Amino acid sequence: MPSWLYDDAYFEGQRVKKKYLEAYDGACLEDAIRGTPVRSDIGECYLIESSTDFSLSKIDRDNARNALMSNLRLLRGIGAGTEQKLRKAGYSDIESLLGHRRWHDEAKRFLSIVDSGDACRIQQELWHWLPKSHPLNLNITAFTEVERLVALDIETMGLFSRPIILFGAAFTSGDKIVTRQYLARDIDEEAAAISLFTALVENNPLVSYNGRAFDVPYINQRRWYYDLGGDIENVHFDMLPFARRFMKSKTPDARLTTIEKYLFGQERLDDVPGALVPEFYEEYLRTHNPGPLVPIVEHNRNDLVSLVRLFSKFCEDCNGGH
DNA sequence: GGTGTGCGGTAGCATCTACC
DNA sequence: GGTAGATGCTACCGCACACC
Repeated sequence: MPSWLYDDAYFEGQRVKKKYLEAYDGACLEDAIRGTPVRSDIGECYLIESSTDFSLSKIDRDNARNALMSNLRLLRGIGAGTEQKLRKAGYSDIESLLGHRRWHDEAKRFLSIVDSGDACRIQQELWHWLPKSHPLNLNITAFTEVERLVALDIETMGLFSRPIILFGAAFTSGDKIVTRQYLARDIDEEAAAISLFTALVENNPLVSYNGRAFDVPYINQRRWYYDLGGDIENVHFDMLPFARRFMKSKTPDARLTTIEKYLFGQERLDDVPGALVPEFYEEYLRTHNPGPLVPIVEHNRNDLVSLVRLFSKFCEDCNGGH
């Protein structure tokens, strides 16, 4: 038993594993998980697709621009005290500072960045002056094509330099969340899965949960391992800092399943604790019983859908002026 | 021009927590 | 279990401004 896992989570995991091993005894993978083999130029893996009804909330671009412009502290040299003085003197937004002797240049520079519409540049600028958890950061989504936004989540054999066994991506299409999961049915299929997954997310804005610190660097590291070329460096909205800030006054526990339960009232049945994913997968490799893969795929799909819903919820709050 | 004050920026540190 | 990043705190530096 892993020492960093609570007893009850471990024993619940064992119960789930046993249940699925029994349920799928003698079954083949195709019976347990509906999907299709897909090929890239370096091999094959298994693709699982599904969809859920959902309508995504978006932030209006004019509203987003106004929200950014109304925060004088986004200019270098303006802190709480200066902001207060400027407001008293009648400077209500950054555009009005174009007429200010001292702040004209900084205001002009900031305006040119926002009006370039380049989400990457705007994000870098905001990260310089605001904590990454600041809700104002979400306004940058208005400068991206929300239809191209991809939520991502991976399942791995450990926390560092171990194979990735499942790559999950979710995007919206009309009034649906579409999930696409690339499963490595064997470690040998990891490279093909990476290649197909990165082709899907390439150049799209990303949404993740702790993905800036975990998923993306991990994928990049595996890409280098297989000599598959450069890093994924897309515009990236990591929901973890926003969730931490949101949950701060309620509980220090900011795991995705906790916030999902809090916001959407959903309790997951037969979920795999993340720390047991490697054990479940090894059980599948050892026995060829696809049962343990079923809750892994389901856990990943739930995470993806939750991520999109969480993103949408926070955008909705932004529109409401929070 | 010299000096003092206030404010903003930054660096360093400890602690915590998410991911599998 | 390793790693990266956020947060909160403190201390210090540098700049702008007001005053003499």
